[in-house]
Amino acid sequence: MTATGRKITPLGNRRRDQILRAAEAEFEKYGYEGARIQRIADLAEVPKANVHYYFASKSTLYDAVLSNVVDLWNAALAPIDAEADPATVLEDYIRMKVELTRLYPAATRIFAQEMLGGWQHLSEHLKRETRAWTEHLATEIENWIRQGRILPVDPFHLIFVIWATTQHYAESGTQVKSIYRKNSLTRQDHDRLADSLVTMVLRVCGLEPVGHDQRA
Amino acid sequence: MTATGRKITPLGNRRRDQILRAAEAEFEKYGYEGARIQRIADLAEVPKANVHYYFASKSTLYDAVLSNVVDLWNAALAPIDAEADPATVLEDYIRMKVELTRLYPAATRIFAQEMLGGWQHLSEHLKRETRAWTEHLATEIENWIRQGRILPVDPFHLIFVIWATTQHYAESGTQVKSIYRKNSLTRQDHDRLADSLVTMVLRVCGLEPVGHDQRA
DNA sequence: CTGAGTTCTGACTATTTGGTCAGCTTTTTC
DNA sequence: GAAAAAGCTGACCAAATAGTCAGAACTCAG
Repeated sequence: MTATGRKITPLGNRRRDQILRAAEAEFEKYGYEGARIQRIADLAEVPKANVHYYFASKSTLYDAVLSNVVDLWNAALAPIDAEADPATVLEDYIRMKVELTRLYPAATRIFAQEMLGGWQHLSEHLKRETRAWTEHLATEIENWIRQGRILPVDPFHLIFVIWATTQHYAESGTQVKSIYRKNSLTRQDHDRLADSLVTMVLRVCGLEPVGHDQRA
Repeated sequence: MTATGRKITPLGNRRRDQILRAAEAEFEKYGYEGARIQRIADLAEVPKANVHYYFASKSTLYDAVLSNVVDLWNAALAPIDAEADPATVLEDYIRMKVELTRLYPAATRIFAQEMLGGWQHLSEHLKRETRAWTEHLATEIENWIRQGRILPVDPFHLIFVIWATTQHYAESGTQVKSIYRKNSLTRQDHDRLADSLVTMVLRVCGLEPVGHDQRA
């Protein structure tokens, strides 16, 4: 163990971020077990010992990266208005998630890996936070069903469909690009993909898109 | 390197399978990088050197495990009848995949991990095979759309929805069980879950279930 | 300028891990 | 039943890796 119990200076903070960004890229590419401190150091262009100066251990570093990710998620996706139209809520939700995915593809991918791995490396605290947020949305969906505002669906299945479709769009960047025969996706491409996802999810609920054309 | 270039006896084959099964469990739980030959040996109740007697290296062993998985998939999901009703094809497809997931949860999970990891450890041969099979189904879906037999959907998105929903049902066994408040799922529970998935996918295509009740 | 605090790092260690191998035992074959 | 082949394994080894640490180098308030 090193680190902690020291004063933080602007310089120190900058280095910390620099290492954190490199770690994010490394963990994205190789997962927790596959990640190598040495590679993180190389990517951040610092000696390996410097990584350990800021982060006591590999797991501390991973924790820091995952915290960032979960914070992003929670901040952007938290509020659900109980009175609002289901179609609008779902559409906003999906578009926000697609936007996050576009902005933070690495973070998104780490999250997905962690989810598939059964949250093996996520701290209890963050695990609880994530679960609470899922159950809140599930309750909301159940209310909609009870009120006959959407067709009956298993709420957890629906949430997973939403999550999976947006996720897929992040994961298979290569595949998606090859379909559209492009090397990078424009803002317009992203919108078109989001349209497709929204349409699919709404159809599952027996809803029509609100005020947009329903390309799929 | 060891192994290869030796005659296979029934005893040898049994031991091989025994190790392969242990490896499957280990790779499921820890992923490729996290898996430990020693733990595989312990689980199979053989000395570590015995593992290397049958499989030259860790990657050889992983290849063997993944081969099994992909073979299962391809064998069960291969044939698509071009003339058949889309709803029937999709429903059969989903139910078969759910059944495979029920029978081989570990295999399924490894496959998912590998997919999310970008097929980093899959041999070129298996990668090609998987891709070919996906594109075949996509072409079929595109034909249905052109003929107006289903609503327009991005074929790859639809395939991923199918894959994701069935997958989710495999992944989150614990969560699903907690919803239904049971410790193990009966055959009937599985059928009900399959019903839910079929209904969701068919709704995406603007189809109704054929000859079943459409619970969701 | 100075000195106290912070940042940095080369060189090191302890441990883990995949893999090897010589020689033993068991099974098969003729 | 004996020679050949296959199966088996304890004891190794080389490489890789996370983590340590003593002390040099830098920063900046006073």
